[in-house]
Amino acid sequence: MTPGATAAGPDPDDAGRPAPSRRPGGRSARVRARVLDAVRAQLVEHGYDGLTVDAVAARAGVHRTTVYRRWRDVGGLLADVLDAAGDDDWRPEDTGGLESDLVALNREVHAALTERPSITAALIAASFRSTEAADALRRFWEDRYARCEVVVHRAVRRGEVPADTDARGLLVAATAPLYHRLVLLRTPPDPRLPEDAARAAALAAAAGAFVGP
Amino acid sequence: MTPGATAAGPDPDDAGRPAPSRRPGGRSARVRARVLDAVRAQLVEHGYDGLTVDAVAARAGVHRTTVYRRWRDVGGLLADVLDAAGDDDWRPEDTGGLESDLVALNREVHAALTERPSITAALIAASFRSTEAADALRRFWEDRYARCEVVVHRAVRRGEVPADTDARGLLVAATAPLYHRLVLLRTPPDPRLPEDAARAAALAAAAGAFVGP
DNA sequence: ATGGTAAAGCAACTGTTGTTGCTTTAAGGA
DNA sequence: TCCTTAAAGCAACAACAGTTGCTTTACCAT
Repeated sequence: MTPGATAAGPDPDDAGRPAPSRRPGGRSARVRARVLDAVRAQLVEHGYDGLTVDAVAARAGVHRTTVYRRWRDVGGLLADVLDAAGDDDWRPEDTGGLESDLVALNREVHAALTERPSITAALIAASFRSTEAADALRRFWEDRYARCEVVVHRAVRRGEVPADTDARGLLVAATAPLYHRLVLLRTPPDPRLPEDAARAAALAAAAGAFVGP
Repeated sequence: MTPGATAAGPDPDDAGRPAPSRRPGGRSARVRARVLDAVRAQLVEHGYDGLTVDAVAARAGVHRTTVYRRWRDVGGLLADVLDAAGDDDWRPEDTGGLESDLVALNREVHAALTERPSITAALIAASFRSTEAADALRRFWEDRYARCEVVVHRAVRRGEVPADTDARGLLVAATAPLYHRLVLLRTPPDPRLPEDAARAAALAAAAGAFVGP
């Protein structure tokens, strides 16, 4: 549910992540893999401020101009990392109940946003500097929220919420407080935040808060 | 409820905003007023990307070094703007009901986040580049949410929600979806978003979602 | 094997951002 | 009115981000 998680899905153009010796694909694919690795590593070690094109190029053992030409700037690099992160087989956990499903979801989000340093937080920050990164992040989240809608469909099937519940609205209501507090408000992390937000959203949904007017 | 609103409160050190001819205070106060004016104007006209120290200095008719020395960087400038914006007498509207109070609140937030260009959005973006701006924004929001708690107290008094309702939790739940959708997810603005989010939060609160475990 | 082509490497240049030592200005108190 | 002092102005500099024209490399298909 978060772009920080290391993707491992197959990508014909890309090359997995840490292959012992030989990577498939031509020189371009090798360079791309090395550069994206460097971006992630640099981000983890020095945060967003330490993420310059020069640093990434040096770390990847690649020339500056190569990076400038293929990715244009830091935002382009992060957009590529983001797109690569979306190529996985992530699915929301099925715990058997709406509230607990949402709690599981929120725990993932909470963990991704509170780890130090947080790749997720760095990518969000980057989305404010680069429209490319912003677009990539929007695509990523669109995809993730779409995958999460099954959680609501299951709840409908179980009769926990009305049949015409707006899945997206419910999911956003459940997760938004985490992002708001941790990313925007920057309040100290509260370990029971995931549970609280999930419970409130589940209660509101059961009360019919997410059906049309 | 948003830093974009032009502050008009008194500040002994500062000088209001648009005084016809003569401003009180010495040269420093005059320079500060001119520079902060320039920041706001530049932000409105050219967005965050056009907000460079040089542009602000030129616009304010002040030397680059003066700005660098007093504010250090763009983040410092915005932090000062933010602090000045907090010095007003804003209070949440009293509409007579919890849900409608929250709707009124959300309409303000929605308007501030969707206007083009949005000073609020620019300040949020800036908070990711500068810890100074981030701190100022946190202070600003802490203050605003504190002022909003009266909305919940009134609802408690009316018996709309349980007495031990967590005011902050409810307020965050009501407003977070707006910030999440408009700032982070960047979904196209939906005019009924304020109502929907307010309704969901009010329903959840009435169902006791924001009382301790 | 070998030649065409796309991508990587290289070096030199431009423009912006931020810094520093010093000079000048003006507000405010004696 | 003059003198002190803090802050603004100035110019020159350093560091760095990003660009461009050209050369070299290596993948791949013939």
